[in-house]
Amino acid sequence: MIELDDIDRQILRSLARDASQSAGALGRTLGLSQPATWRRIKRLTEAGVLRGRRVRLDAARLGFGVTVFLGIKLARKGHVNLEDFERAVSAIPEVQTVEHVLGVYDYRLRVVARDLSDFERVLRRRIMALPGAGEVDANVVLSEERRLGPLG
Amino acid sequence: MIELDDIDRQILRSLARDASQSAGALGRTLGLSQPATWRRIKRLTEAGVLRGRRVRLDAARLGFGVTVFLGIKLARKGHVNLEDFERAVSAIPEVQTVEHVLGVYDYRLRVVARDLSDFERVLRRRIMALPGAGEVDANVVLSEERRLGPLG
DNA sequence: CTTGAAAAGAACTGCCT
DNA sequence: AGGCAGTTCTTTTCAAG
Repeated sequence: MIELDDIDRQILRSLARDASQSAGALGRTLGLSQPATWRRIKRLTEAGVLRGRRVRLDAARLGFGVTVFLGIKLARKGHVNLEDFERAVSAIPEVQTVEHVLGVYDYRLRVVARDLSDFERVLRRRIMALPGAGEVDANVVLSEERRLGPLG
Repeated sequence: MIELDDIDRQILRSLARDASQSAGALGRTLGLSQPATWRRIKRLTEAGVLRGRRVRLDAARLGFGVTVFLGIKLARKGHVNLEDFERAVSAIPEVQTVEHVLGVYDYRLRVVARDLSDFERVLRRRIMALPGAGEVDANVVLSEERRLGPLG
């Protein structure tokens, strides 16, 4: 783990909100010069704390109006190959995230679909057909608020 | 909704993977010139499909080794003010996402903590103290794979 | 759509406190 | 560590085909 001071934390916070700002502009808000800010960002990147920049896509504007959280219990526990299951899940294009979890369910999936009938197709023909899939629980997302976590 | 052609989709896919690449470099991989690529990115941004750039932070390297998914049922449904609940949830720094969902649970939270005993503190003193919080279900994340969704 | 070019700005480097 | 000055590269905006 890397040692972070207060300024590093402010940089991470700010970049988590908006990574399109320049090192110079960011530094100005912190009372730091452009090279000093840039060197800190480079150090945080090399330490692995900053892991790449990504654009956020608006799923709704792309025609994917439905987001669903699925909890999946594996059937015949102990006889199911987790790698097989994960490989099969990853091959479903509508799946955005796959999380192996501990608790009532074994996996949590975030799935997007164009609408509810499209989701039904994904659920019946893709999810239920997964090797080892047992009980499935679904939560349709009504609204979502993304925060930044303990650093935000 | 905006009309997207194949090249637009490739641009979105590529930027969702890595937003740090320049318009020129991206265009080269697609057989497009720098200005053409840049105009498409601008158009996608103005259409609201591209919603800002963000850095990904490595929670583990920042000292947050535990990620937990919570499902929360509201007690005394109908008597609970959703806005009050959401405001209180958003004030908990360890909460990364708040999703209002339809299904067995009313809300799904993604929570990070330094370790399990830190998570217990958050659960007991923060989550259980939420106004209207009833039954709580927890899934500790073992491993996570983020995909890009139907466009990736 | 393309190429070419120009101006502005951001990224990066080396040196100095 | 930080700042300053300079170089290189990208971004952004043209004009013209």
